[in-house]
Amino acid sequence: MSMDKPSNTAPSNTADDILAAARRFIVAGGYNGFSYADIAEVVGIRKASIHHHFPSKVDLVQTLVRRYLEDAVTGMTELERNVPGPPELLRTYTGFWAQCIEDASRPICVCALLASELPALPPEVAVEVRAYFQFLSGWLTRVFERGAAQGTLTIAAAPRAEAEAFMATVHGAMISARAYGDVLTFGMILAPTLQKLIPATD
Amino acid sequence: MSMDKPSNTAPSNTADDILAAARRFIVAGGYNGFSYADIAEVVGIRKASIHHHFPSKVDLVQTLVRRYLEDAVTGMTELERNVPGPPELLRTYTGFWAQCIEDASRPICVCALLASELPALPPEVAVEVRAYFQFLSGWLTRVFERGAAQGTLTIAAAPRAEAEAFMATVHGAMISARAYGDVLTFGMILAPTLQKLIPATD
DNA sequence: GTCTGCCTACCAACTAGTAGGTAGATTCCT
DNA sequence: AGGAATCTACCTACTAGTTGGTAGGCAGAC
Repeated sequence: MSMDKPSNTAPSNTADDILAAARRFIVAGGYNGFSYADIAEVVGIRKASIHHHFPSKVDLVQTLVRRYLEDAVTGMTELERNVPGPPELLRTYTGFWAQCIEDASRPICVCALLASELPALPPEVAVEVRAYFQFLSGWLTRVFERGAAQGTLTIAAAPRAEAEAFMATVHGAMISARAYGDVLTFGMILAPTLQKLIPATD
Repeated sequence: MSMDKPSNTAPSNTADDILAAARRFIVAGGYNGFSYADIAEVVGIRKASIHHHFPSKVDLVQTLVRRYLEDAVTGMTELERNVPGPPELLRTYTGFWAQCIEDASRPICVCALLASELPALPPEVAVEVRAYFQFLSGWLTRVFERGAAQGTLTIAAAPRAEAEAFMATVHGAMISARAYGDVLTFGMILAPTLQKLIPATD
């Protein structure tokens, strides 16, 4: 098989393979839940070679979270271009995670997990996690502001508070789905939450 | 100062000291975020002596979570005896956690944190975490059922779904408070959530 | 000919856990 | 009551394996 061009979805770049493996491990057990040896084994490389790409574990996780945020920024921007209505934005966002949880590809948000063990994280990683929360909260706040102004979302409190509550529910639902080991729990939790926010249209 | 009798709140029992230290460490960084050496240092005991009380780390965390659940069961039972109204029960429950987060004594629920890293936990611990979620979800479901029947809680979906959503919001709010490093975030999130559930009385 | 990407071979520190001993309190037997 | 056996709670000293990280070499590409 030719290697002329790498697949446009799964990169054959080793650094990206390391990042992908690290993400899977972090999603499973957090910052202290994996080692360079674990990554080396799944990537098919020697432990020392990881240090060539990421000098330290802090470097690795820092760039991982930074890229995670970048992907979220571009993803949300693109989402807003394709799906402009606030109710549809919220539905698409939660639907994305429902899908991730159901097919077990990304059963929880990397930053939600890292935030839960934030005091034990290296400060360089902690600051990136905080940046993710600030971005997501800001994005959701703008969605709620727009929805409230248009009357397409029914909110009782300030957009900022509603956005924070919504984000908290999504993150908590990921944890509950994990605790119960039931992929449908996430959808069960988000359904009434969305229903309260979106005025009846049927 | 006399040491004639130990304080009736803080037991001088070594096993309990170990459990208390372990809880603080787990709350900070999860199951893999601490070692026997860490506990030994803060308890003022040698590392090997911990094995006398808890043969393995699994034993330690297992009894820790089991006792955590027991305390929750008795706490909720007592709460229901003193505070019978569903709205007040929810307010007291969230108020308890708001207090814990503000005084930094228990900045997050042990089981919410452990659930987030559930796939990496020893199965003996995972089963205890699941039991906690099942109890809390069951208790909240009964509160919502009663509130709906009395008309003291305004719920749109099934009591079970509302209870799960409420629990998820509480757990997510703990994580957000941690991410922002702001103790008031928890209260900001729970205020609109409670407001939607509790009919206006003013 | 130097740069990239990977290797082998290390290292010191740390991990949970074990072996075996000791001082003091408790219990059991006569 | 007094001695023996046992139990509790801790200790020192150790183990095998793992942790993140380093030093230095080597093959191939630009």
